[in-house]
Amino acid sequence: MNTSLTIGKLAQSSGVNVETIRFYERKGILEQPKKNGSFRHYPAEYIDRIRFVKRSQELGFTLSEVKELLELKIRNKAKCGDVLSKTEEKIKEIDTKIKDLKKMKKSLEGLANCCVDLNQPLSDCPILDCFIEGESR
Amino acid sequence: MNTSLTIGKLAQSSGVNVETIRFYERKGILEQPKKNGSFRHYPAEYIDRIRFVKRSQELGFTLSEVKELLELKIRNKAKCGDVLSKTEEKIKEIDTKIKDLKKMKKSLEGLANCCVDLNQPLSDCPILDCFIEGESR
DNA sequence: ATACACCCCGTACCATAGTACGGAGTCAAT
DNA sequence: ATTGACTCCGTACTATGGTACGGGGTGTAT
Repeated sequence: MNTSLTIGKLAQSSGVNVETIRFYERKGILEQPKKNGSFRHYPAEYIDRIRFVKRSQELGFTLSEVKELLELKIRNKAKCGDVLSKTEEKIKEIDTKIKDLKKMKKSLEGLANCCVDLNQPLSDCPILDCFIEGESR
Repeated sequence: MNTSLTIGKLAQSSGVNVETIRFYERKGILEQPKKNGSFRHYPAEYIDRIRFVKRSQELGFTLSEVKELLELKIRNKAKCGDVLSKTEEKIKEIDTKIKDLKKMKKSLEGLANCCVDLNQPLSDCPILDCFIEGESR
């Protein structure tokens, strides 16, 4: 008897919900496995596939991007460089996000520095003036 | 006749869809303006408000966070210090986001560095191996 | 006064990423 | 042979952030 997992065991082993696995199957992210009668039976490598999905998500890939990566991985038609360029694309996106957040942080810090008197009523709050100036840039 | 905008003009001026403005109103992100009969009439400063929303979103703030920020700005019941602490809270959140993104970036760069030969067939692609190593952490 | 553009509202729909539910079928042990 | 746990499936629901639609009202210009 070769090791194969029911959906429940697979879910448990890979740390996701049963429904999530069915969801991934519907989305084409996991291909449907052989069935014994009406029950799905997964080879053990599906555990790594699901972890791959989760890990990729942690790295900022969307499910459809993960799907692409898995397709590259499973179907052997792509070159390594294809994976690399996808990865570099993501790095660029992250850089942009970091840059934007730093800009926002600076704005907010500028705002915070406007404050000279904590107990000032808000109607006289200089922070708000800074905010409005910041807006119409 | 004071300058006031219909929803269509406001949408056009601020670069969003009319439906988006109505959506923001439903969500409490924009307060409903005075109506002339049954038509909304917006003072010009709503243009800046919407731009503020859009800018904040670009920087990774959710709409409910944006709502908080706008509430600081618009509602006059808080003290200046309250505004300051909200602002500092946001700065901390931004720092966390930046930290997480940097972590993500590092992982991806580690991944990218696995690649030694762009034309390697994918069966030998070390990036994907790195993915999998990352998985079983 | 009639056309045409714009506005009203509620509701439905889109994508993303799942989670929950309910009725039916199945499997394994007692 | 019956219970209990597990699985099946489709569908509905969550949250986020909108977009689209349709039937009706309004406002202005000719």
